[in-house]
Amino acid sequence: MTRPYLFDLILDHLPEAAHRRRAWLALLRCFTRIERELMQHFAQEYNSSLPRYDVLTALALSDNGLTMGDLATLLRVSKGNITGVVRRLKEDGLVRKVTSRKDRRVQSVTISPEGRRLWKRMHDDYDRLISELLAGRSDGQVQSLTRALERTLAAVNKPND
Amino acid sequence: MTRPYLFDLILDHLPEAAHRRRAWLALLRCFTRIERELMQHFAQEYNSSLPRYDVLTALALSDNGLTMGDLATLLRVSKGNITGVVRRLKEDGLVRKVTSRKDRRVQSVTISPEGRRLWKRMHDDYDRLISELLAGRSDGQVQSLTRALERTLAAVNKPND
DNA sequence: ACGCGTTAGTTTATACTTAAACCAATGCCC
DNA sequence: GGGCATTGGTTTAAGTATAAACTAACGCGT
Repeated sequence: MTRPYLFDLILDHLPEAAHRRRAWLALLRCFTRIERELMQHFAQEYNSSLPRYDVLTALALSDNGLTMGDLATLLRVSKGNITGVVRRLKEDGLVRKVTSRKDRRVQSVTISPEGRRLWKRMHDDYDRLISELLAGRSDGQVQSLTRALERTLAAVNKPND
Repeated sequence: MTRPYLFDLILDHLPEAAHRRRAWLALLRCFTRIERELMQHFAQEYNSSLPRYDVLTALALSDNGLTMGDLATLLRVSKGNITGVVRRLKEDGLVRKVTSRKDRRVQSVTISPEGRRLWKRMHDDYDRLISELLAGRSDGQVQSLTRALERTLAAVNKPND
C-alpha cells in the first residue's frame, strides 16, 4: 500500500534483538517525517528554509545582535555556512551586518524590522504546524516522549565510563 | 558550561504549556546529536557519507539490483539526487550501472564486490556506534522509546480524524 | 507508420553543508 | 615597535539536496 521504504527493508533484515538499532530507525523516521513537513511548508509559504528560520530565530531572541561566530556556535554549524546564509538574508533585507568599530574583524548581525515581521509569522506557523502534526497524541503521551528523548540525549552526551 | 545552544534559547522563551513544541525540540536535538556522530565517523573512517551508505544498503539488500527510480523512491529523495550519488559511487567502483536491454530508458544499478565489502564494514560500524551511543539506556528504556516514536509517527501519518 | 501522452533519467540552477585554506586585524611579548 | 601566534570571517572545493526544465524511449491508438 504505502510506497516501499528503505527502512522497512532494513527492519526485515534486522535481528529481533537489535533494540538500539530499531530505536534509532524510529527516531530517524519520526524526525525526517516532521522535518520534511516543516521544510515544504516554509518553502511554499515563504520561499524560505529551516536554516534561514534558525538564523532569524537566533537574532530575534538575542537583544543586541550576534557576531558570525556567535551564530555558528549557537546553530552548531560551520562559520562558512553562516557566511552564506547571512549573505542571502541580507540580500533579502531581512538582516543587517555591520563591521564592529572596536574590532574590525568582527561583524555584528542584527535582524531588520522586515526580518522580525517575517520571523514572527514563520514562528507562529512553526508552532501551529507542530501542534497539528502531533495533535493525535495526548499531552501525557507527548510529555512522556519528551522525557524519554531528553534522557536519551543526556545518556548519549555523557557516555558511560 | 556547555556551549550556548539555540534550542536552550528557544526553550527559555517557550510557554510552559508548549508540550508539542518541546517534544519536537527534544526529537530534533536527539536526532542531530546522533546523526552527527555517525556522519563524522563515516567521513573520517571511510571518507564516505550517510547518503552513500544508504544507497549501498538499498542495493545490498535487494537481490537483483535497482533502477534509479527505485532508489529515489526507497530513499525518499529526488531522482536528480540519485543521479549524482550513484555517479560518484560508480567512479569509486562501488556500484555498476547498465542500461536495461528491455527498456533503454531504464538503468539497472547493482553493488560491486568491493561495494559489498565496504558496505559490510560500514554496516557493522553503524550498528556498533548506535549500540555504544545508546549504551547508557536499558533495553526496556530503549524499547519504550521506540514504541513512543512509532506511535508518534503513526499519529503524524494519519492526521486526526 | 504516425502522432502523442507517459515514463525514466539527466541536466541546470540554486541552496545548504563541511573542512581546509586563506586573509586580515588584534594583541602580546620582548 | 617589530615579530608572531591567535582570532574572526571569508573563500574554495566538493558533496548533498530540491524543483523544474529537458531528453530520450516507450507504447498505444488510430
